This record gives sequence, structure tokens and C-alpha cells, in this order.
Amino acid sequence: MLKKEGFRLTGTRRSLVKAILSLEGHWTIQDTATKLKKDLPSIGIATVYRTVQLLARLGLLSESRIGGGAARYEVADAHHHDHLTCNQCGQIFEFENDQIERLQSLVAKQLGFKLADHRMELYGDCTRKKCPNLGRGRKS
Amino acid sequence: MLKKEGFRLTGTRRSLVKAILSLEGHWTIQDTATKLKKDLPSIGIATVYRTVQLLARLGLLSESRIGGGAARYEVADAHHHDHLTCNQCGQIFEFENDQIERLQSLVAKQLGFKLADHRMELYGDCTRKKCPNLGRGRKS
DNA sequence: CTGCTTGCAAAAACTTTGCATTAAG
DNA sequence: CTTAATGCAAAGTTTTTGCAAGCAG
Repeated sequence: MLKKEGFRLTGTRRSLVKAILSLEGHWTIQDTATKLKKDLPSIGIATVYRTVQLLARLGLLSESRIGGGAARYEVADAHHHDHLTCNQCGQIFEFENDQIERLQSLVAKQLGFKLADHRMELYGDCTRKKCPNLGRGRKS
Repeated sequence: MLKKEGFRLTGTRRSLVKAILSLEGHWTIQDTATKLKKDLPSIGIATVYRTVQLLARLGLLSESRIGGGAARYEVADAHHHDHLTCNQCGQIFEFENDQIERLQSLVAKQLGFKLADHRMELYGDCTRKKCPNLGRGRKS
């Protein structure tokens, strides 16, 4: 982990990273803190926020806001991917589609932008029972 | 406004809708409440939350979480569109791209889903000055 | 009348900030 | 030594919830 971008590699950060790597999928700050308390009971929630956000800015973690609650993070893989969430069970699937990526860059360019990043979240229904409520009705 | 989906058309809701229609672009709950207080000083913030969320579930409003702060809403147009945000000035541009939409449906279908909705937000740089900080570093 | 709606206040959920102390380099 | 990093508590934001009173149907 090349943290030597001008930042200090502290014991707390080592533990933080270890906790993160032990988590699966799309975790929240609280998930991390809970896990971390076992190794490092003295950890402060503020530090977790600050460190995770730092790692995200450095590109080592990626943030998403699936589901509308707390921000969720995941280790930034080499290959970028997007998310598809089931409106019923809430399960999150990952996928990647180069063609869409290319079109996104193209659209941005046409609008006079240099595309730096993007977030794409699809919502759908598992091919099973019908939606109990009105559906999470997410549109944009 | 066909609110007769089983819900009551109250005076408060009429005023709410009027306030919403007078707002431009991507407003927050607070924006709405502020505007609304002029016509209806007694309005409670909880009611604005509840009503806006109801309208969103009915598909009359669409929600997005551009910028990471409070949720933002806008009137759901007939034509769906997505957003492109400038990392520097924060300005939001809208666009639509049928080809991307088709690919999204296709991807969902391939994963065994019926696509109900989606949210896509692009982040880029205006072709001007360089980014002051590390860039909002949004990735997903 | 009946029960969906509303306003208010309190609480919950999530995140940021200030500051004295600690420890990395 | 110097100063970034940490822990803690307090404050800030955003959203939700409980309830009695108010209205639409």
C-alpha cells in the first residue's frame, strides 16, 4: 500500500486497512468501525470517516450511495464496474460494460467536458414475486 | 394532477405542488420548505419530507443524490434524462442518450432482471482551470 | 364519522469540526 | 523536534417517528 503520497502510515491506519480488506462487498463506515473495534477498541469514529475519505480521494476506495442510507464503500478494483440492485431483496450485483463506458465519455465530450468519473446504479426486479409496496420508485 | 391514486388532495398538498412547480432544476427539501413558508407559514418540515417522498414514489418526482449532501428532486419529465456535474463549479447539466438506455436494459436483462429504473451521474471538468483539491474523487 | 394528513417536538441517523494529546518521520 | 494524525465530545445536517389534533371523503 503506497500511502507515501505525503501521508503517514500509522498503526491506526494499518489496522483500518486490515479491517477493510476483511469486509465483503459494499460496507459502510459503521461496518468498518464495528469490525475495527475488535482489534483496536480505542478507535474513534471520526478517524474512520477521515481515513476512509482519504483513501477514497486517493482512489483506493470507491464510494456509492446505493439504497439511500449511509454512504457505502468498496475496494477500488482495477476494473471499474457498476451496480444493479434488486428492488425486493436489496441484493447488489456488479457488472461492467465497456460500451456504456465509451458512450458516457462521448456524451461528456460532446458537452465540452472531460469525464473524470461516473456513477451508475440500476434498479430492477428479481424475476420472482411482485413488489410489495410501490417500489422504491427511484428515478433520475 | 391525478393524486387520486387513493391519496387525499389536501390544501397543504396543493400548496406544496405549487411551490415545487415554481422551483427550478434540482431542489432540496429545504428549498421547498423555504419557498412554501411564504404561502403556508405553518407548514412542517416533516410534511414536506413525507409528501415529496410520496410524489417520488408515484413517479411524479425523481430523486438524485448529486453532490453528496441532501437528496435533490426535480419534476419527472416525460423524457428521462441523466446528469453531468462539473467537479469545479458544481453546475449540473442534463442530457439523454437512448443508446445508453437501451444498453442498460440489455445488461439488466442478461442478469435476469427487469429494469425498473436507474440513476446515472457523470462527473467531469469544465475545460478551464485545474481542480484545486484532489478532485471530488467519486468512483463507483 | 373514519382514518389519512398534518404540525410539532423529539429522536435517530449520518457526518463534520475543534482541540488537546500522541506519535510518525 | 515538527506537524500530521488520533480520540473524544460537541455540534451540524439530513431524515424519520410518535402523537394528538385536523380535515377530506
